[in-house]
Amino acid sequence: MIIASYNVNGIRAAVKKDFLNWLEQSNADIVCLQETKAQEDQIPIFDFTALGYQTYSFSAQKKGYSGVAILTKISPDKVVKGMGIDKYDFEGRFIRADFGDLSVVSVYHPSGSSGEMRQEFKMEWLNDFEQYVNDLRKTRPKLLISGDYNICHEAIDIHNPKGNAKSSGFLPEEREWMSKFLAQGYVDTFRNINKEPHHYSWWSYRANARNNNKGWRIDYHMITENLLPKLVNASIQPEALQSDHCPIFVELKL
DNA sequence: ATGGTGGATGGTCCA
Repeated sequence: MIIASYNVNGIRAAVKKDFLNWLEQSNADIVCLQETKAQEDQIPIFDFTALGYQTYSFSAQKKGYSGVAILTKISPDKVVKGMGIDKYDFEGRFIRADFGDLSVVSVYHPSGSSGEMRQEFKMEWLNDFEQYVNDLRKTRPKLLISGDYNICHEAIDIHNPKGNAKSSGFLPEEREWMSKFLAQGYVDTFRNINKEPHHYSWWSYRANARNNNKGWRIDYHMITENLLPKLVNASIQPEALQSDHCPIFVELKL
């Protein structure tokens, strides 16, 4: 089973940049999307259906903002939208689909880059998200939690660790949160497979950052450790240019 | 410290 995750920075903009061709070539069974920036009736579901994908989405209340989706060639047994917490669900950041005993989550963790209030919101979210998925594990022990975490975990995950020590996304408390999260039995699949530096999933549109590979690795396929024996591969596809993020892939032998 | 770019909206906000 191949699962992709892609923060598309606006699904309608991505479609204009050949997203459908990328999707067709991806060979993915399931695709987790973040930042669809569209209401449900603005998402080009018909085009996805033509490629064999069912679409399940959860949009923000605010038009053109945030939003997540799961595209899948496999019919899910159940889909759950949101975490059941209004202040988070209002922003359309979490959707889950169950396939047999595997649950797949598409998550868009908040950015803290637009001010102190949003950084506080992000830290609250991270702690509440952690509690939610830990509770979820009790009934759904096999989890794949894919998406934009808006955090670089280690210095190897960012092009300029010293220069970004005070930047949201690489703050000590965010990095510590991810360490604590992983220590509870979650695995960063890409880093499990690939220990090399200079692999990123997001680049600023500014200052020619992408051409210079001045990036951040902020998108992750996290699995519960009980799935580690099923992990076949994890990779990043920086060649895909539909967004300021690129897609990430994981293959599980299920 | 500042400014650099882009998506979606509606006459700016967010990232």
